[in-house]
Amino acid sequence: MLQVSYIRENREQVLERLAVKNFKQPELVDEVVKLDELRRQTQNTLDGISAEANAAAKQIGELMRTGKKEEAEIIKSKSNVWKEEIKKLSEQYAKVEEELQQKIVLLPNLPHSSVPKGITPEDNEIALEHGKKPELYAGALPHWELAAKYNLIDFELGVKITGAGFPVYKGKGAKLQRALIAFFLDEAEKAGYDEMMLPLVVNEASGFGTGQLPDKEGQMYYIGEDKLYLIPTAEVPITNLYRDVILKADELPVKNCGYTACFRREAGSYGAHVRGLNRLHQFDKVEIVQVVQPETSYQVLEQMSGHVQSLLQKLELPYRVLRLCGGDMSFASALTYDMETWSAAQQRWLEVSSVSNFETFQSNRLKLRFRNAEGKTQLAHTLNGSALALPRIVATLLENNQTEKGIKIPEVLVPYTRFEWID
RNA sequence: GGUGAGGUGCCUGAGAGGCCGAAAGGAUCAGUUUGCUAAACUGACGUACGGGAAACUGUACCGAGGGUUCGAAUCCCUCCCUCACCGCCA
Repeated sequence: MLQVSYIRENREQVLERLAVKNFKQPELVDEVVKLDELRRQTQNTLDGISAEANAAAKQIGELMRTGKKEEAEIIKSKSNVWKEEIKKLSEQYAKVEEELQQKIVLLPNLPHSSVPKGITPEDNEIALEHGKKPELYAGALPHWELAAKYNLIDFELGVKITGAGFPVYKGKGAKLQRALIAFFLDEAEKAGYDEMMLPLVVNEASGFGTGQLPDKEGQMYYIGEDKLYLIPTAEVPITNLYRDVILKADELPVKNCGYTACFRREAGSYGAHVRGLNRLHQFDKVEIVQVVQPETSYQVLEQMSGHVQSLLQKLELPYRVLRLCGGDMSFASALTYDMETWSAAQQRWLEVSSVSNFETFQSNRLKLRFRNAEGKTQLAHTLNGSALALPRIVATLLENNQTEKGIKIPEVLVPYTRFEWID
């Protein structure tokens, strides 16, 4: 959520930045400014009248105590006028504020100045490419066929017990999942992230805090009986740990990581390009989150991007880093890097991580502040990234490392899998 | 699921219609003192939104929402949450 005071003082710049994000309702900005103006006016009059009424009430108390009943009655008779006025104005104020709130949550975050203009994924900027795309032997298979051939993943069994998009991992397939999770967590810990194990369901307030609600409820599984949502990412519970919190300056940066299963409804997205592990309703992911001082957030973003890249390098996967264009960025982000690995058998890039700086967009909703050098409260910056999401990593690993005699496990993973080959 | 207790500031906890944005203690920060540490003493110490160049100042907030009243943390209603015990259970 953008800050009203910022919009009010930087109207032109806000409009210009929103255009980069290809935002379709720029008129909302002026509506917000107008509502804010009305809000402040209303508060001004309301406060004034309340002040008078408060003073009068105090005076009545004083008069009653000193036994001057008649004088008290005189003032009392007047206070009915204030009472009605106050009621009317408070209702008006509440209404204006609600309208303002409804409008302002529709405004996406402003993109950073380095965000390329553009609308579709084709407009994303390739920041760098690393590693060599492997040449596969003639009989190479896509991962869903490898998964069946080596009995690693059973999609049909998942359909039977739950539905499409809920795979069952078996044998070495299951162990590979566990190995990757442990590897990712260990690497995050080495990079200074404190590990958390978190609830997989969250309440409405948490959904609002990170921006899934209102509006995107269709993407989350909802447990109506208890009014709880299954998390689409660990970002939600981790970031919400700091909802309504004022941190001390020396507590920053906060660095947390956590493994969770993630649940996404992905309503309406079926087809060839989402075959196998390419898109699931339930998947595993290790997430990294940082809460930092505003001046440092872009430096931290690079550092987080570096961490994700180091994981891909250690896994010996060819990858590229995209700087997302305005149109392809998420609602809440100011700058996002996507990491994609090259899937040799599918001959396409697969998104395996997304690292974003949200600046104050989330913290404003969360009321996540810190006490700055002047002792004043100030909104912190939040960042997060996948480090990493498993399914497409598994897909790429299986496909890229396949040989005639089986699938070779990358060296760094062997201590975790305790096998070198899937054969 | 049943029964009971309770939600007050960073924490513990008092307050039971006006003197309450809220005692006291702890924590924290600043200062004084002692050779260091520790202790003692003194002071500061909620948040948000307005107004103001600033000093400062107005309003709101004691789980949430409504009501009674000139006046509500305090009385009434509704809801939410937490804890304890019982039942069930990994």
